[in-house]
Amino acid sequence: MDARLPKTERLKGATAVAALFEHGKHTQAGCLRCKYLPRTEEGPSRIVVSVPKRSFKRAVKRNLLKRRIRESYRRQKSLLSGAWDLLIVYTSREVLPYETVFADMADLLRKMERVENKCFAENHLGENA
RNA sequence: GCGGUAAAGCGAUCUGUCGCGGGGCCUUGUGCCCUGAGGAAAGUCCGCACAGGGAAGGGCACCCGGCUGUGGAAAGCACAGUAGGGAGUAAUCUUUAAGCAGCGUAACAGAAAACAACCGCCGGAGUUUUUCUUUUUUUUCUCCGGUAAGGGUGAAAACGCGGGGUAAGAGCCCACGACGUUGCAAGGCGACUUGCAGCGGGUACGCUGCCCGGGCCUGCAAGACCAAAUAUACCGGCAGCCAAGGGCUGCCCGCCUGAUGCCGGGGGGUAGGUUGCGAAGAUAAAUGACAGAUUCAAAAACAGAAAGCGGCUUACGGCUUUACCAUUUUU
RNA sequence: GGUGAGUUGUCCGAGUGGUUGAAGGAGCCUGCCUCGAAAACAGGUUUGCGUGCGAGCGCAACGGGGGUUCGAAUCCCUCACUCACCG
Repeated sequence: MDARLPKTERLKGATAVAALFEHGKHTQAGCLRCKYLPRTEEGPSRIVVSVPKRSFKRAVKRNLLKRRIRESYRRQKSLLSGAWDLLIVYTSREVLPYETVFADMADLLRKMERVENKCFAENHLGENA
């Protein structure tokens, strides 16, 4: 199992992030909210993590939560098939422990995988008919 | 033993598995090695260096600081000291600060707030009253003069207290004491302190000028370099050469220019990138997750580098060491 | 990251050392007018704590905390929050 998260799997650039905000589909699980788009070029899935300054004034808390989100994504990204651009936003106002974030990430990825497989199947049905 | 004051310091360490930023190595493996947050990285309150602007250097204006010495590139900086005020039983902490000249303010209250006579006190002149009359004394009022001892105020009332003195009074005189200032002597680099002698007598705050020291303005989103796409100043070539308009010229001819399209060159410059940038050094931004051990137990407090450095201020759990103060008990 | 400005009653806001707890406007309440209402006109209106049967009286508060001063919304220091600008 590949559980690494090198720099090539981070989404960068203001234009790319703006496009994700503009056109991305939306889903949610627990304390996490996600916007995603299928990746256009070749390559692995890419991720952006965001913790709002509105919720946490101190940079230490924001960094801690971003690390926890990245870690739980790194450990579970194999749940997701295909190549996507992901924007994950932390919505809770409290600093939740790692186990909670890990569980919510699992829910999020499974939910997303389920919805997208369904869409894929429907598209195929339409083509056949 | 308990409580306090000050100074200095720590801000976990180690092992295993997975993983992240930077650098190096070559056998280019998804490898190996090295390295990777703070005492405040914070607030941005001061200062510097560096960079740009001005052709550049200086002066004035303007701004900031103002007890003394030392350190320092400088600082609303540090250390050590001087003199007042405040807190504390004390150790100790905290706060303020130069000189000269001129000017202004002191609300309300109060007679008066800065060359102080409203009341009062005292003297003189007049008037009036008491008395049979005159003089003296006393009483009332007016005028002139003296006087800062007393007067509900107020933050502040013109050195304090005692004696002498006087018509009444007053540093007017004297003793003691406090304050300012000048000279001399002693101590100290100095601010200043102590002693002796002389002189002086209205407080607080502010503004202006003079004196000494510092300061151009803007800031790493400063600034330097490279540079797509699109539009395009300008230049060249080709096509177009029907022709509007313009110029030589008042008119005609003639000549020059010229709408537009294509190709090439080309400068500034946007996205973006490189640099500025470091023995941490990124560019949506790196230190984490899990398990275990250690100090009685709990790894907990405040908190995350975005250009660098010297300070200040603010936040902070748990401690360690040293010095000192107060108190209690025992010897 | 850097630079600058601000915070006063329910709201907008004036006030730059002294009868200011605070001008003015909006809002709200009462009266007048009307069959009823609006507009106009007149008057009132900060909050909290303490005390009093009550009218009232006392104290505190100009974002929080210190300092200077006889006296601070105003001057100085510090902390918090809000807004704007710089590619």
